[in-house]
Amino acid sequence: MSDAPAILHADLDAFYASVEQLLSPALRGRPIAVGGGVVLAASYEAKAFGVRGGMPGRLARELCPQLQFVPGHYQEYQALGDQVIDIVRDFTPLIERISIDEAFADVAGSIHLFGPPGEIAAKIRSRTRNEVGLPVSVGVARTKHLAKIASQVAKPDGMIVVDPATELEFLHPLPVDLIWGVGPVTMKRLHGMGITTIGELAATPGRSLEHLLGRAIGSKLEALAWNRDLRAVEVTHRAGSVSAQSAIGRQDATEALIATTLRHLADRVATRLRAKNRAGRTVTARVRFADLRSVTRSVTLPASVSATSVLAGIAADLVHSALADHPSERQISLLAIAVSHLQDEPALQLELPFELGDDDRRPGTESGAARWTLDRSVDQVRARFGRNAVAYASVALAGNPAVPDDFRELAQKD
DNA sequence: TCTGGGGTCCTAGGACCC
DNA sequence: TCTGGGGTCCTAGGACCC
Repeated sequence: MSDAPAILHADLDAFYASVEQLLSPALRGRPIAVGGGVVLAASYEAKAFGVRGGMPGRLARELCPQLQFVPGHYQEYQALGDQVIDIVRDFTPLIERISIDEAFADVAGSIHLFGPPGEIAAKIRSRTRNEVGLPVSVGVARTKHLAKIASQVAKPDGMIVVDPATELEFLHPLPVDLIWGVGPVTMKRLHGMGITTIGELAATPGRSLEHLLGRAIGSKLEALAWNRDLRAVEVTHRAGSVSAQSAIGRQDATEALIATTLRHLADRVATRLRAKNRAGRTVTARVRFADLRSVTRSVTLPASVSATSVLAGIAADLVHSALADHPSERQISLLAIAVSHLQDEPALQLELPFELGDDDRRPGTESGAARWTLDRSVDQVRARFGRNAVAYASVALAGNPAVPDDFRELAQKD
């Protein structure tokens, strides 16, 4: 037997802020923001004043003088997000987690056990409210894209089930920027063509969309506007790249600043690669100048890298190359390192962390294998005693980053 | 609104090969 | 010496997502 397609999209409302209000009843019903220098998340009460995630704290305070900033409880976010996913998992194993607070679930095969999709969605919502204490919005539809749009329309704390017989009646009156993949630039272009609703988008010939927006985006938007995108829920997902970046205000591009920052970034990226038993062949460095324009330089190597010092050295070469191409830029505001073209790299030497190779004892030489082994031993010490148990000397002195490391961890997609 | 951090996908030109 | 066409990889930039 084959059940009719039924995709569910669950999306926790103002997630970080809702967790803070859950943990501290005094914050409930009040405009709050997680973060300080920058707003990481805003409660609905704060959003009513125009406060948004990513907004500078100073601006948020201007918009909402009574806004209360709270420090984040990052471990709680991860644990509570996982709890909600586990509730969804009670209804189906076919789950695609998009981020810490959002997931698709294919519930077509669950209907004979748990009832129609609308009932499943209602149960997920009530259990999340009762067992976890958080509001979650849910959309249900025949396709992923429509389910996601439905959950956005249902927010806050609501649910929408889109009947397959009337899905275009639901979809077409909605604004185009609700479509996944339509951001500020594309929306402006569409508005320039007189297209403001998804229905108007659907009525536009695919040829003209492809002409204006490019082949891929044009044909994708046409498919989405007619709800013809039938991609399945993808349960397993492997990252294609690992990256880290650091905004540093506006500073002179000194050798010391570059070396220290890249060391820190390479340490973050390489540690995560090794933790996944992965390594990558392509290294990309990004430099953002004082005026926020940025350039990238990349190199694809014959062999993959996951050793911290090797990565830091390659990134330094790339950054210097980028700076050499822009000699008039004296100041930089951000550095980033990314590693892509990832391959599996089994941790063969994991059990022998302190048996460094002979070449390590010879003065002046440090082989890639020896560096890798050294990195692995640092990883192990950190696993037992915490991240800060081992730090590179120059990095340890670098001072407090604008964004807590715990928050960075959450931004990763694993 | 002058802007944090980790990702994905697409485009376009050039090098190189058959 | 001049020339067609297709495929793949690499690099740089940009839009977008959470």
